[in-house]
Amino acid sequence: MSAEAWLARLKDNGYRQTAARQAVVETIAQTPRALTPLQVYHLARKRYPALGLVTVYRTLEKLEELHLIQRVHQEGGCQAFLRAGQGHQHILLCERCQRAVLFEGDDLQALFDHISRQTGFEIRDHWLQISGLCADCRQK
Amino acid sequence: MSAEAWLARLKDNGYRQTAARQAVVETIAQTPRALTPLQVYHLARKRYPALGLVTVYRTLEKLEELHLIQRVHQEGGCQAFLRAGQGHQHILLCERCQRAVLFEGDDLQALFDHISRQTGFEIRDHWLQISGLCADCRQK
DNA sequence: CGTATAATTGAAAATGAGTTTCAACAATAG
DNA sequence: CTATTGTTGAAACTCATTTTCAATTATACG
Repeated sequence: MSAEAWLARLKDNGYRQTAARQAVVETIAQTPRALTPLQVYHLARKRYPALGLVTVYRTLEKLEELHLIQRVHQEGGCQAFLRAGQGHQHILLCERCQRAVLFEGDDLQALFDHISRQTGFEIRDHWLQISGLCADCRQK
Repeated sequence: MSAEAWLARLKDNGYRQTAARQAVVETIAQTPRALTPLQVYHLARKRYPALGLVTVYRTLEKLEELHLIQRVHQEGGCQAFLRAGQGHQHILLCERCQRAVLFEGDDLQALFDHISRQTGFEIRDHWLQISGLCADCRQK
């Protein structure tokens, strides 16, 4: 999904289109890595130097609310964000360069059925994140 | 594993056995829910009222280092801890009562092989967490 | 176009979880 | 019993995130 589409989604939900917001949205939409709010701030300021960090936080909040971005969980913390995929996708993250790849993973249903039978749980949600080295980083 | 065994593990690693530490360890070892540092603090103070919050953080750090506890990632944040299981286990969490169940889940190898072939990634680690309603909470 | 309005902005102040510092204390080995 | 060294809690500190606020600006409507 493009930055324009994201801005349109924001507009559809009653949010206004501003230069500050546009800089943040374009930054995240065009970066294939998980970014912390501070990283978004620094990158987006190249597009719109007057941008304030507070606006980054507020825009991230709205984008997460509209499911356009998702939170990435890592050892050090869970404050990195990544553009979200369509439907239910899982995250594959490169430990070195932070590049993220989304993939479908519906092969889990059998496992869930098994767990559900064994534990009596009604499974409602799941979160799978895989990390390793991407093809590029493996060669170095 | 019991609280005594945890204390023994701490001792084996050169850490001393103190009343403060004992209160923290017993609290976590006996609670089947994921607890935040502050929750551990309040619960453990019932056993040892002079306990300071700082000691909770320091003890959690050591327990995590010895792999006796693990971090639980949740919507709101990732600062809850839970006793760790043997080997590689996954977490099943009840959304309502926060009860956690650990289960083996080695059925993922086929999925990983598939992903690895498709993306060129060398998979090194993964993290699966499932949430839903436990048998008790389903009936209410 | 103006103009009214309500959302948005960035700076500064406030918050709050987590960490560091430090002097007093206490577990352990000998 | 004593020396050593790890541990303690309080207070000070750090730093990411949130709140407050007055000024600005996007948008709808005349």
